[in-house]
Amino acid sequence: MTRTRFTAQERHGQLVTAALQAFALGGYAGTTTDQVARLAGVSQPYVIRLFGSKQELFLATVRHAGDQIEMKWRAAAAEEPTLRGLGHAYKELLAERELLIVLLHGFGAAEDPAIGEAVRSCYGNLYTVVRELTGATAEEARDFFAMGMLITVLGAMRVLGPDAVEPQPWMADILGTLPRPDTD
Amino acid sequence: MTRTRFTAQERHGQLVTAALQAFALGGYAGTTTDQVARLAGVSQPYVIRLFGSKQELFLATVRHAGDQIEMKWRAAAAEEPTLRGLGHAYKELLAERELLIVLLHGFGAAEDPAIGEAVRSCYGNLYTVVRELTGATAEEARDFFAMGMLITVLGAMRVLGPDAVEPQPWMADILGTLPRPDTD
DNA sequence: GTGATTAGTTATCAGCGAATAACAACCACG
DNA sequence: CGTGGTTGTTATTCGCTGATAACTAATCAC
Repeated sequence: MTRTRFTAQERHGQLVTAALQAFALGGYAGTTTDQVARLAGVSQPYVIRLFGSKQELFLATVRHAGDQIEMKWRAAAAEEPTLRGLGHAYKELLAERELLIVLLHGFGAAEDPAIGEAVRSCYGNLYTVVRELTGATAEEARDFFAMGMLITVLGAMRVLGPDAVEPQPWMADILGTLPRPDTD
Repeated sequence: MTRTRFTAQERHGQLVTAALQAFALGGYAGTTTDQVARLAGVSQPYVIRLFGSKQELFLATVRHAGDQIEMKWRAAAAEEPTLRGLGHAYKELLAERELLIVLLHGFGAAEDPAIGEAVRSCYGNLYTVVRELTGATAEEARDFFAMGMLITVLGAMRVLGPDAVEPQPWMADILGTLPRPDTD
């Protein structure tokens, strides 16, 4: 059985992708490096070898998530450089909830200084990018991010998104007010 | 050395208070029952005895946080039954960040069915209560909670609150738009 | 006071999880 | 072909963590 070998760079990417899935589900402390390893089809010690530590793996994952979101927004702004335009991109982000939820977990783990630093830097960058792309005022940007956080949290709670639970009355109530995610 | 004994009920309360502090810092998976026990000045096995399991302890903590927030809002509404009135109560909630942050951790841990259920029930209750107390429309309530989530997350990130980090330009930018938390 | 109940402890375990060490396969290239 | 660097593995360790068991001590009812 001749194993397919990848370059360290390729594995790095694969592992970050796997880590995104895993950490989005379990959070930083709640996810094991072995889960990530299995998801990527690699042995656990190799994950540690490539990233040095679990924390470094998480940091890489958070940075990756930030970069991905930034990319999506830049792409969206190329078509419609307004908050409304970026809001549409949020649709897709919610469909693959992992990017947003991993950031959410980062916020939760911000007690750890290294993680806190990474997560603030990531969020600050996104804020700056959004304002640059759309020319929004500080108030508008704030509202944009506030709504984004609400949506992210609703997604994490399974009120919103692909694997949402049976909707309760109050959920329908909130969902009804959201910028319709199903129409164009 | 004659130990002071408490009723199980009293210990229960003390432990939930300690758990609130501990879980707010470390999250569900990132906090040990021993940390909670030490914080309450009790042995770790006793915590398990009283609550049955770590998960039950966390659930009790989340429910407690929800109840506390509801109480604060009811008290605030007694003076000014508007969203603005409840917004003022948010000030105090942020000062003792634990209540909000523990809920945030609950959202992150919502993958666990039991925790997800508890956290949705808690959030749904708060939403209903806020609308009842203020007579706000669904849109207004949504905006209120969105802003609340933003503030909570900024608190978790140490952008806002007692132990905030050295402010970066983008932080000052956002903070400047927030309903001034320092004035009346 | 004494027996039963309730509040708490110490001792211990079984399993997990991150990290290390040592080894093995693969590939490039002179 | 063989040698050195790169990609990976398996074996192992050691600290931690939730949970159980068995025991101790304060308090209550009468």
